[in-house]
Amino acid sequence: MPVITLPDGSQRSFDQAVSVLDVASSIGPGLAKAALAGRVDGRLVDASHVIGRDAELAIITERDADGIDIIRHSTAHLLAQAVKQLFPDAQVTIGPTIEDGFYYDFAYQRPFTAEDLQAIEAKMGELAKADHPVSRQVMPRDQALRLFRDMGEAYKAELIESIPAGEDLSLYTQGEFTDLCRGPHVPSTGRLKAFKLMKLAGAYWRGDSRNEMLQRVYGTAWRDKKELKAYLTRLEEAEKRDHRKIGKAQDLFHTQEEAPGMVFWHDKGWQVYLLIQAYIRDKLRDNGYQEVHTPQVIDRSLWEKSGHWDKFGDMIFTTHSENRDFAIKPMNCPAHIQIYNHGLKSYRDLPLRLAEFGSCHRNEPSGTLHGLMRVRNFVQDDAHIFCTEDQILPEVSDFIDLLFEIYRDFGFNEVLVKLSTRPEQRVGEDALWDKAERSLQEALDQKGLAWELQPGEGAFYGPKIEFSLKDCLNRVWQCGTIQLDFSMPGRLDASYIAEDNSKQVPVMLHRAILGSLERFIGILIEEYAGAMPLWLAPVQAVVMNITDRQSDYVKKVAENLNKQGFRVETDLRNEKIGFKIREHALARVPFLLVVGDREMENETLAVRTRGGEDLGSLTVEALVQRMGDGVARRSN
RNA sequence: GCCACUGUAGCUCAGUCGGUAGAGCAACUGAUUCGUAAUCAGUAGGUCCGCGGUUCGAUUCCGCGCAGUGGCUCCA
Repeated sequence: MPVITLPDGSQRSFDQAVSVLDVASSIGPGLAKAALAGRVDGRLVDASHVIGRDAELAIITERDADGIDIIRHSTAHLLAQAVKQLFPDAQVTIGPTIEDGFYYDFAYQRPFTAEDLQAIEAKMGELAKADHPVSRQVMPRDQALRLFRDMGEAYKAELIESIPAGEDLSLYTQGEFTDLCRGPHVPSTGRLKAFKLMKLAGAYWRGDSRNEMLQRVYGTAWRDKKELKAYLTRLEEAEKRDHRKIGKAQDLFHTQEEAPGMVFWHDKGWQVYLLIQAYIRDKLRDNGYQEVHTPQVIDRSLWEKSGHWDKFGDMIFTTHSENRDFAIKPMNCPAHIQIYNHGLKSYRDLPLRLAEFGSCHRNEPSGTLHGLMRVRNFVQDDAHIFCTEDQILPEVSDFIDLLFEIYRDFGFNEVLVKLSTRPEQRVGEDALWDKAERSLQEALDQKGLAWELQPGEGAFYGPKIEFSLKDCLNRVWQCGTIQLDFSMPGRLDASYIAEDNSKQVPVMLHRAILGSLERFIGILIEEYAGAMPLWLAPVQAVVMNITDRQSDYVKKVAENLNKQGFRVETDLRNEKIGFKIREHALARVPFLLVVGDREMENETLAVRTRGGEDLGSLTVEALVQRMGDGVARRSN
């Protein structure tokens, strides 16, 4: 006779086994109507799930985070049902939920078209309206395997084959459509009220590029139409932040066909680039790094020795001269080892930190290029730390502190941290990997950081930590990283004389904080929607006149501000002040300084921010104070 | 690299069921000197991504290429 404990601690006892829905009904008809599923002793189950023993139960409605997830998952099934009705030859594969939605992969003889997508969405609407009950059925693996084989669902059969024999599987059926699924699902398709198919894409079966390509349909699903609409509006807003759009609108940079994946930086964009570089340069100096500069074109023999030529030859741009092959450098590390190797090193020289803003080229696959985020020519705030094994932990720890200090200065607080550990194929003793992985983990834990473990995702030469930021569409881009390398120093003959006079190979730490400056600037633009913080704004203020009478005064003020280290322009065009204000506000210039007869007389400026805030009349001194403060505090 | 889509004026886009193209903004010229998000009028501006093919005729249809976009794979 089950006693059911609800989340508020209250208990209800029943004479016999009850379903989640029964419990909900006993609480109230409203809840019964709203119930999508249940969580029994922490496990998600269908609303129809029957509880025979004492248990803790939470009724899941669409208000719960799990509820919306179930809605999305069930919508993926609805999509599959619609596709099977419209295209009976299509085979179903997998259809998980993702952030804000879901997708489903199908195998079909031809790609789906935009028209197909419309038809599928319309069919989904019909099926939802028909309110088909969704029922769960459990059967032994082998029986399920036969069932899907008989249905001609080869992919599902393959999935089932990888499940150990003897296990029971659950199947969900709505109308004539049955799919293998762990569940839970909504009780009936009528519960799916707000969804939209978003896009079509190719996706490899089982995520392996050696496999055939499936048709992936992406969709979004919400509790109701209002939420769906809000989501679509959010997407539109996000697209306005696209760094490619803003880069064009604000005349920051451009790309063109003749140099795919490479950036033509215009004056304003380059200003931002140089400001960031100068900032990092100061930080590196303050933190014990030496800045070096190495050649961009280096003979292939060095890359063969380092191992890059064999492993990453496809990605290396090459050039040829006088019977020699050269690589346009894809990375700085081998060159830094050359500097390290110059002169005998003692343990007293370690840690040795060599930094370089080196221009690197990598021939990235064409399909992966993306604005500033993924390019073929980039500059990292790159550095290599040569140290002893014992110095790994303090170096990693200091690096993490520096990284977060810098991210804070740029206004980034949400940083995703991932630790990648030893892959199957690797170099170095396991004892060394143990020590290295422990050092990285310890450093992260010391900071109290939340981090995600990626087992087996480390590089062959060492484990690494990755620090990622998100763009306007929540896509994740790796920016900072610190990677331990037990391989390259040895391959390139780096050594030091230890305390006991023995010759040792140093450990090398590859590390970058911003990562590629190109990518980082792309993220910055999207984060601020083009309104760069004052200290990074390429133009910090525009002084504009109302009539020609004030021209000379405007020029004088601008010159004065420029002399005091601010980036200030004038706008003396014969245009109405509203027109000028609009233009510079849209260009996201932090301060708009208007000069009319009044200001000229009082030797002041009418100050207004790009956000439309009126700061009244300020003297030049007061404005300098204000702007200086903003720059120093890295605010506006 | 793989799948799909897209490529028209400086920008954003419309258009041609095959007869070599249009709007708004920007630019230029003129008028206006106007106090906080678009002053008015006029002018000029295009190898319709490239190369082939079909056709009397291709920006439009077909093929190949290049680039971009969204995914997938990859990202030392």
